[in-house]
Amino acid sequence: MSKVTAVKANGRRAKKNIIQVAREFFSEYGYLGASMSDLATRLNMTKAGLYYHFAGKAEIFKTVLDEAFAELSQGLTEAKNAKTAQQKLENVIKSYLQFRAREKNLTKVLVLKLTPRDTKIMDHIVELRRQMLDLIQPVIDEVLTSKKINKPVDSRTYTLLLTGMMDGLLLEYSIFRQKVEPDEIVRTVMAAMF
Amino acid sequence: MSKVTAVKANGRRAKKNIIQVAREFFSEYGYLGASMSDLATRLNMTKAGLYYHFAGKAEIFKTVLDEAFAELSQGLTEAKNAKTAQQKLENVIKSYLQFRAREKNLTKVLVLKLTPRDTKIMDHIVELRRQMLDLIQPVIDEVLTSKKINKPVDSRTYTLLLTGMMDGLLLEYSIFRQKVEPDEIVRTVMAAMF
DNA sequence: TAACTTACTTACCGGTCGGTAAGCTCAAAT
DNA sequence: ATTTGAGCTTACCGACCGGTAAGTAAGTTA
Repeated sequence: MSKVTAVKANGRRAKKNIIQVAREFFSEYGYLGASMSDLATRLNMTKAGLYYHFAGKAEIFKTVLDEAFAELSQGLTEAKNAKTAQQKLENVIKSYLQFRAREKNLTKVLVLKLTPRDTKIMDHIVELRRQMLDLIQPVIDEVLTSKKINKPVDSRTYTLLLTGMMDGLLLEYSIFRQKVEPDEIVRTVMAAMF
Repeated sequence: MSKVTAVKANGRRAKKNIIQVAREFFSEYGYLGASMSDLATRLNMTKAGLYYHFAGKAEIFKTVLDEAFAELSQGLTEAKNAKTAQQKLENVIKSYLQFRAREKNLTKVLVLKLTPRDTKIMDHIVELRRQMLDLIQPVIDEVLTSKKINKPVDSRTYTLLLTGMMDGLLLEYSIFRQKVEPDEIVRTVMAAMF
């Protein structure tokens, strides 16, 4: 019987490849929904092979998470290069929406019961989320002062409202299987909130 | 060895009790996060005992879901008894917030990979959610026309924005472990959106 | 008192999970 | 030509999942 001899990958490439596929997989199914054996199958290897490259599921997930959030941070930072405050905000919203639409279920671990070991992951997500809000808030601030909008809501809460709104909207879209069009949502959100 | 002889419960009472405890349990951990044996333990009985009263996990969950949504519907309908359009909306928002704050993870099945059998549950949740939106939308409509707000956003989208905003806000609150105060959130949301 | 029903418990099933130990293969270094 | 070690695979482990068959104790009826 002929054996299927998989092409042996270079170490770094293999790791990179695992992270790339894992990212799509976790984004689609969430942390608990994505199993190690399914991930291995997607990579045309066995589960044990994954454990050669990574210490465990949590490590793979953390790597994916850090990579994804680094990209989001970069996107948000670049968005701030626009001229007007309003333009900055629109770019920020668009950047955030694109990120969330792509990495749908990456941070949805929070919803679930976790084993004590996995609560570390939750803490990590909370921290990343906090950093993200810190990046967005100044832009909100700038728009509110430049537009002289005087609402009885502080800018941190306003940031929470904005991100919450976008997350909620994306959830609704995914529930009702509607296609997400960032440009349209940006207009909608801006019209409703500013 | 002395055996612990549990007090035998009356049939209807037992069922009611199961649903009540299951509701808290599912709300806390979500559908997949709440296991049958854990539920049984909470009820001081064994897993098999549950299967005497219900055909399976999905049936218990569906019963819980229908009961919870029936209460929400009633709350939303009662909210519409207020005099002004604005008052109606505030009541609707408050009613929705209280429901979501209490039944945190009841509808969070959506996020997860489900076995083909369990997709029925998802469809059921989607349908209940649609009904809920249908209850809220007319109130939004009334406020928008009464306040003569002319935003380039149709009222269905506006409803999605509102519920999304509230869901997102509640998520943020739960992440950062802040206490939810409906009255305050109502003011915040109204100020931001209307 | 005997027969029957209700409301369970005990003990198991097959399946999936994350994780691991030990062995195999093949390319590069010696 | 031989050795070495990176990069896997095979075969397993214990824990937990939803679900079930069979037995049993207590209450109800005849």
